[in-house]
Amino acid sequence: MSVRVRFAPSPTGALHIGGARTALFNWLFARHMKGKFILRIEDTDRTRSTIDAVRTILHGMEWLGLDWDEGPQVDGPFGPYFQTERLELYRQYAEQLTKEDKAYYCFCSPETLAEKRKQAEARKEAPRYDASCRKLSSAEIIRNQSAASPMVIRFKMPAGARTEVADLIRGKVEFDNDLLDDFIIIKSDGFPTYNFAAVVDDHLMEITHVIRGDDHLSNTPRQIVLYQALGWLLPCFAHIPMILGPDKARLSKRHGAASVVEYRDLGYLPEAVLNYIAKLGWGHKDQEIFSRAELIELFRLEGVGKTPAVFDVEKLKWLNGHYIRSALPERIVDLCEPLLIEAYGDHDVEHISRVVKLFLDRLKLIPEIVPLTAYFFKDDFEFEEKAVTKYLKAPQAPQILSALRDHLAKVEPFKKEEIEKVFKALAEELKVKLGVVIHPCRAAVSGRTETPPMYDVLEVLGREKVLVRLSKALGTRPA
RNA sequence: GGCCCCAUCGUCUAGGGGUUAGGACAUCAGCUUUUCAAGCUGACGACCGGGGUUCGAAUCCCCGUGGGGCUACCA
Repeated sequence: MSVRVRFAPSPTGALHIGGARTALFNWLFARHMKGKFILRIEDTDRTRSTIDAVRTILHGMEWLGLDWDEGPQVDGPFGPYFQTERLELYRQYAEQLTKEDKAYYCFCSPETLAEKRKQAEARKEAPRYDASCRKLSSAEIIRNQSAASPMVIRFKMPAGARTEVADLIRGKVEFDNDLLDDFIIIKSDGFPTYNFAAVVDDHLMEITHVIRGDDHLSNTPRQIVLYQALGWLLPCFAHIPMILGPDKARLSKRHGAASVVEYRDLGYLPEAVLNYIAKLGWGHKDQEIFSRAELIELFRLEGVGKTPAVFDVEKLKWLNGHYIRSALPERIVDLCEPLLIEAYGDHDVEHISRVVKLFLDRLKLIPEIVPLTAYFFKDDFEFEEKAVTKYLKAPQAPQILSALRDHLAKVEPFKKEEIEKVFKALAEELKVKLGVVIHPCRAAVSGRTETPPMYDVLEVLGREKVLVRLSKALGTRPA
């Protein structure tokens, strides 16, 4: 039997890092096993679900390249893939359970429930539903129903038994049913609750492996008793560890970027994010860098750890730098171009391309290109304090700058190889180290103490700008 | 409160009875050089605590402690 897994987000917000990682593990498992990856939207919370959130989740998946075989925009034989379009199914199975006396109507108001819960807590008891509606006679039920009292359907938790979860990552985990109460399966608005809808859909969609966050482990016994009550076979369960913020609390918006797509805007490459989140809780030997194909080939559930992982932006940045360096330069140019145009106005694309390529080695994040390159795009760039005091005001600076200006005015062609000869000849003539002639030049043309290699910078800047800047540093007009 | 999960450098992790406890990010230093990066080399740096089991525990068991989750008409 072929593997079928699903990612089932609830559209109450964007696709965040934790969700993306769950989606990725499911996707990798499906691709590795040559099975199917299903995307199902769990939108049964009518007050919090939005179609906007559905859109951003889909965008996040697409940006990471996690394609689904069945789901929104794709469809498939087990649809629909939005839970709100499957209401009839849930209603039908809830009714079956009611008829078989495995579930019952409950008319307790939320207020009564809240009150009882409060009292239980005051008595330091577990705040469980007291099952008072379990004993309602059919006459009472009919009376309540015709009185149109709000009602829910609760599952009759089988007492006196233990439920065992055979988890692929954690092994056997046991729960005592008596500690679980008669939870609601159909809400008063007619919508199913998570535990019920997930079970019905996972069964109907023939899901073989449920790979999801650790936060669902405690929900699993509730789902298992539901499978048993409905007479269905269990899927395999695999609960993956959570992702934490630096304070060890569950990762959330207050730890920074909430949405995966925000990382794109911050200047991350999707392959860097993918590689990073894959390594959060999973690994293969000492390997750090994984291509998409390697991930698919090497991923297996046995490689997933049990320990929650703290999200480390520094390591993500390092990976991003790595992927920027190994990407096709033109691709990085394309990513930088709009930012540079926004900051410095229109410029020749060829010029932009040459500039960006000088900085490939020192970029960790795409937007860093902007502050790094001001002197290539405008003439009124800032001068660093140190560039002025240490290099431009050095005693021998005027002599060096003016000699450079004279030679660079004549050098032909104005290419780095020829420019290099000028510098070397001058250093030799003055009997000084190369750096002594380069430093003041760097300060004069860029206002900085650090730039890409000098000859490249000069070539890209062009003779005209270079001569003007050298003259300006000398306090004179171009010769 | 009850139940459940988890516990190796600051962070991600390898290691599942005998290891100099390995790798990566970060940090620091050196090399290279024309500055900054990149790259290379090196340094620093960890088995949560206590009891067992054992000739021998990071590793197995128990108890603490700490963190996280569930306990909703949220998923």
